[in-house]
Amino acid sequence: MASRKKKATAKVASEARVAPEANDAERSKADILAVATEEFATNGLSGARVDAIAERTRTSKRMIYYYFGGKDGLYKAVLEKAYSEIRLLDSHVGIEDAEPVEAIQRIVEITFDYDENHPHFISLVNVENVHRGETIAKLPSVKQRNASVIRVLTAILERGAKQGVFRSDVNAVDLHLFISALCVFRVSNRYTFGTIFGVDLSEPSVRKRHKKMHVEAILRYLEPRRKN
Amino acid sequence: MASRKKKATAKVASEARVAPEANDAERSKADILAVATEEFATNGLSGARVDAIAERTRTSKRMIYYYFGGKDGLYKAVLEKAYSEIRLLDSHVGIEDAEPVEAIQRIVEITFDYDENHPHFISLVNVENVHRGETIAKLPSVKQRNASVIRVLTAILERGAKQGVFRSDVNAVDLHLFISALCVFRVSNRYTFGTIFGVDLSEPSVRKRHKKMHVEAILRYLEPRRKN
DNA sequence: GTCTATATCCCGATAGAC
DNA sequence: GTCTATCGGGATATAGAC
Repeated sequence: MASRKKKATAKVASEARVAPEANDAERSKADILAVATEEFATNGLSGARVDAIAERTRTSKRMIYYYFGGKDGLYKAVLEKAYSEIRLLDSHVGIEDAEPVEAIQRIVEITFDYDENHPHFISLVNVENVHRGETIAKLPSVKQRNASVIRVLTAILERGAKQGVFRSDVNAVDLHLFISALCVFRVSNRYTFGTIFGVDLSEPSVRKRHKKMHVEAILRYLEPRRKN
Repeated sequence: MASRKKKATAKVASEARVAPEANDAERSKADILAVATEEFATNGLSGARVDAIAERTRTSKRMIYYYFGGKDGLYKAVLEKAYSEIRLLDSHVGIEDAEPVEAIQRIVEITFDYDENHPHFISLVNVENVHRGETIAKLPSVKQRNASVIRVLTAILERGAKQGVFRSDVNAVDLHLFISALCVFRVSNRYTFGTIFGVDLSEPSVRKRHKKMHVEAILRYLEPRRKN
């Protein structure tokens, strides 16, 4: 542990041959952000410790203040990074051109898998909601990026309705809420729900069953009906 | 503010004629719990301040330590009380005797309304999940009580299947997860979802629309089908 | 059971050298 | 850009009288 710093520096120099000094700064920032994400997700905003983050980082505590200004700035950066990574979900280009039913199915499955594989992101969102979303309200970039999901869903819904495979009285935001609710709840409430009802929601068989349930529930809801 | 303590004591004596002293202790505890619930829900476990709770209480900070042992003990008591109050949801006796479809509809609507009207409870559950449900795991009473929901749902599902109005391959815990996910998400994620997508989920028209959507989605999912 | 005053510790932030 | 050492505020918890 004591000799780690020097080794790390040497490692960077050999791995990144171009502009090692500049990359080092970026890597330090990324390192801090990764550790901080976990710290905030597992301990909450007030529970997170700057010291604890610094200890598990290649750099020192002073650097956190140097790069991010302080604990609040770090939290803000963590939130922004976490939300920017979901944007990748929408970049599954081509999904809009698939058959509407298949497109929805794939979107649900992709969302399901993403949430399952990013429990820290889900916890962060929880933390942010406990604090009334005050930080995210100051991040205009987050709003802009996430609007793309709505555009994709709107296009699919319209095409499905035109083809007669979807009902026409569902709007994209409500549908997104529906999908998110199902996929997020299993992860965000896994501890309380799991403890109270004695289910391990991370078990593969349960996961598979719920994934199927969610897809089926959403597709059935979107089906057109003769009489409502 | 300075003269409040004496007035409160006099008030208790006149309101509760039987055993005023003993009731005072119970009322103090209840008072502390109510204030603490809000404090923990709006600031998180580490963010909650014992001083802030004491200030807004009829009693003093010393009493919190006297009655609950400390901050952790208080949090534990707050959680237990919050969960004990949901138990009342199941005591809607008679719901098991209603027609299966109507029974499910009523359960969804009751759950929806309860969650809407108890945002602090939802936030508390959020907080507890951020902390890996470690506190609720130490409260056996919570597990026992909440098992009753599963019994009620199981009975309704069985009767519905027998009558041919429900499919028979859905278990009660999964159904409860489904209902909870829809009802809880709107409340627990209202800030982030509302901010990002520009929707005010507390608006009556939105609330009404989602309530209808949830009921319809769940009933459609439970419908039997000729071919899946 | 209840209060005021205080001890003790921890944590976010900074100083200042290199 | 990076480190070590330290300050200063504030929060939990307790002391001790009534």
